[in-house]
Amino acid sequence: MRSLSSRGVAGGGKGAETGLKRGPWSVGEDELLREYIEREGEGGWRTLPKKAGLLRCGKSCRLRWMNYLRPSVKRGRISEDEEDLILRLHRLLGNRWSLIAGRIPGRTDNEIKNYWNTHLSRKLISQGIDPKTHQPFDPNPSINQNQSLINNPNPPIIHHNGDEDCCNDEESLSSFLNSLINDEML
DNA sequence: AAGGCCTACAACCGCATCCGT
DNA sequence: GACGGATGCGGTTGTAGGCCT
Repeated sequence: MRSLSSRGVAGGGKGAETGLKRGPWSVGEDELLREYIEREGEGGWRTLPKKAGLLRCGKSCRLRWMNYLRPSVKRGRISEDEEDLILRLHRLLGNRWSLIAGRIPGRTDNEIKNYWNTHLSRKLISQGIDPKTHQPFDPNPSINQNQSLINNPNPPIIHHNGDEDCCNDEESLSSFLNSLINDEML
């Protein structure tokens, strides 16, 4: 974002109906949230705003912390290495942004999702590659679909909570993804 | 210089999933 | 097992600022 407060929609929608503030966060709100979490720790998002003295919903507080205020969040441009990693992980995992983010230190799911939508998907399209399948565009969609299956006949199915058919525990999934990162799968 | 268009990204929303009772 | 609240995820929106004509 060009500035910290680009989304000038404060006041509208459900937030206004419930007396909660919406839209961009002020410096003061950031400080309140940061101080509270440093003191009390993460979690309890539902009750956090009230305890911290914020007129925000818990979801909004969590998002702000996760994507912006957390000390581990890396700011700045995504490097070529990171971009390459995102491409490889996306080819395998699809739009599992949180899983992809989990393999890229300092980057958030929201950041990666945004980067994908604004940079990488367009880049792939310009190269004649379908960003959904990572296969070259084909005038005949059914053939394209089949080709996708031929290239990866048994794609890992990862459920919402991160479980996977071929990796039924967290450790297996982790080593699986590590092998991907290390190019062993490709 | 002005106005329209485009890009980037923070933030919101709805739904899925988790977890305690 | 059913239920309800809390949390997490992914899709989408809205706007500031840059670019183009």
